Amino acid sequence: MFATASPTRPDSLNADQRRAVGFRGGHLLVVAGAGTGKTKTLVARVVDLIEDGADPSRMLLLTFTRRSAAEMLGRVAAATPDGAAAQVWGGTFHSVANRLLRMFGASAGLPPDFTVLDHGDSTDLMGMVRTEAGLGERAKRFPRKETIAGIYSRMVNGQAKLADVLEVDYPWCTNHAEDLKSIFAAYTSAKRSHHVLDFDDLLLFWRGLTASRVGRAMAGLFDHILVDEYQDTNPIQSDILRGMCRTQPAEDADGTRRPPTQMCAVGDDAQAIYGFRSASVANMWAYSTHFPGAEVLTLEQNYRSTEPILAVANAVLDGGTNRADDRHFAKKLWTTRTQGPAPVLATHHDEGAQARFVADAVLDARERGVDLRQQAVLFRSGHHGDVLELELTRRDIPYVKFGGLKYLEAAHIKDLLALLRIAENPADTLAWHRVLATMDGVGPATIRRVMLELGLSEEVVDPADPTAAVAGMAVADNNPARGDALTRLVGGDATFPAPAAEQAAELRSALGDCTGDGLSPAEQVERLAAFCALVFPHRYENSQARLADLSALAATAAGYRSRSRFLAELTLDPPGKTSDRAGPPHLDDDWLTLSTIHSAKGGEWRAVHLLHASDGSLPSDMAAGSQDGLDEELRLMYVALTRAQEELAVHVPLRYHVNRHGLDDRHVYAQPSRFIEPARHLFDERASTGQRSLDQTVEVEGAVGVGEEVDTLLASLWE
DNA sequence: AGTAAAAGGTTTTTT
DNA sequence: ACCTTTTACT
Repeated sequence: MFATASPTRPDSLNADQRRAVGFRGGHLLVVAGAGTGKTKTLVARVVDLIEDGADPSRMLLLTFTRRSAAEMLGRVAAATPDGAAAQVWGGTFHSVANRLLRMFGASAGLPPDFTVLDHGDSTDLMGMVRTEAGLGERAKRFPRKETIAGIYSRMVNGQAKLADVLEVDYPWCTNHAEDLKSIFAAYTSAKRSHHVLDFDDLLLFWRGLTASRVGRAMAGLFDHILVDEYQDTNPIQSDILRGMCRTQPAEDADGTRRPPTQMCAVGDDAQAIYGFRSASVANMWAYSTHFPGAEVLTLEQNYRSTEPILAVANAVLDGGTNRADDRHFAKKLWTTRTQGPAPVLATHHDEGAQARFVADAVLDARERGVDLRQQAVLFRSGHHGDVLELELTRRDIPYVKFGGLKYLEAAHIKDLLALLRIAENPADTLAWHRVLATMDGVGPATIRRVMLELGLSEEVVDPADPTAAVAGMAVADNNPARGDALTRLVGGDATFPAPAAEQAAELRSALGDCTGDGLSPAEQVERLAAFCALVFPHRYENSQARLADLSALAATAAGYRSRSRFLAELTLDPPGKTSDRAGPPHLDDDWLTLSTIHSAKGGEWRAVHLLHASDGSLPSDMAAGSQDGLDEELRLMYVALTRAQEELAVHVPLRYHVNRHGLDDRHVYAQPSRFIEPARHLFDERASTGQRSLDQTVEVEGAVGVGEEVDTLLASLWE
């Protein structure tokens, strides 16, 4: 996705980088400012270690996304012969946890076939548990399932007490503390009884194992552990890393002597932007304590950006709160690229003007030879790109959006995936629940009954109220009958209300067709889409568009031979993030990147636009309450600015919608971001003209034929 | 009793 | 646009 390395970046390493690459015999922390060749250094170190005779299969490379792991190992592969790179353990903390837990998890009582809940799944499970918890008593309006999941994750990641999390981050939920407690308890037991782990569990179980008897065996696996983006690790991950280190020489079963593990972390405290996930730069500051004797090296020469861009970024960072903490690893970025235009600070009347201005600028840059792929538009939160998306679509400018709404999280995609999951694992109660709920005339009561009939749940008598029989999710623990649910459905063991009769018949037939090896994953998606065609019209307004999306999913599935592989890859590596949704784009395709700042981490582009740089958006209103929150927003702005190589434009819409997708048309007037002030004199300030005057004519290619289209559209209304 | 439709609210960022 | 609660309807 990201543009390739700048042509001005030399292939050789500078002196600091060489020291980081060649350092041996102990732990190492590389403090690497933005654009200082951090990735290149890490890659070179891996290559160097391999050339020095280190066993690649005993190296662990932890990165922030799977994409960057793949990219880095690809580069290692190019520099080392005979597929050594393929032996390196590479991936995110979560994917490595997944792998290790399948190796060692049995000792911790984990079933070998546990499955992983993605974010949407855990939220759904939380929702089901929530409705079952009977929040009726005094609760007026209970937090939504997303909020509950958010509270839970924050609590777990920060290892914080519920009361504290509520007080600090969710003050409007403090009334519900008691109900939340019982929901969390039920959620945890539901996960256990279904043999599933959520994302947080992956880390918690990994950490648990390092502290157990198995820990020694796991720590024996690696001689070198390399961690990218260390400033964004949280305390649990820090515990894991320490647990994975052999502090003493050890001897293998075959008698091979192993020196202590060498840890190498790379990070930039000025780019820490995952505090909301309880990541803390404290991990970096405590590095020498956590890994005794660690050498600390600093990379300061920036190869990415021109001097004017760097000056703005530095001024913004320095203009911040400037707390002593933030200066802990003092760095002064410098560059030899002095030539370049001053960054533009453009104010616009509203979001529409901002979008038009950016679209114009993007096209203009393309005229000047900057491909769309070398340009990016960044923003704080997913919906800030919405208006621009409309404008780009209108003008036929191709783009790919990262972050924000995810394809996989669209309800209709999840509907189909739930069907696939049933075929794969008939005991997946969560999937059954989702599918049943899509059918007409089927509500909570029918779902409960059908689940009983299928053997997915058992009647449970609540000891507190023996008269009420509750057939719940969190039951049927080791009931072997659960696996037979599909057989029972096809055999007609479950009855459905009249409105769902046809749908039920289709469900039986479709799921029946998908068992066995008869159909490829893509064919199964097509087959199951036939069921969706029956339920979508009542379920969604725009059912046609949603059904069409399922074909795109089938196209994605066409790349897979096995259904389980397809499902697993989809949770671990969702489309819309790493790859394009309908397969890899053609080589000659050129598209603009739209991305949240978070998702843009590590990326670089020749031209970068930052949208919505106004107070209230960046810094976000939500973060403005605390100094820590504001500090993180400042770093977020810094990350955005330092993505630019040659051209940078910061945009401030003075008037914009309060709500996300405004049915209501309330607006807010905002000031430019306070973070920009200290750097204002370094900008080339512009203002867009506001609304385009009505008599101005604009020629846009591709508009030919619109007239005919209008007539066709009109005709279709009465034909 | 149980489901569907209508009304009323909604705090970013992501593995 | 989506989710939750309330109300209306079968």
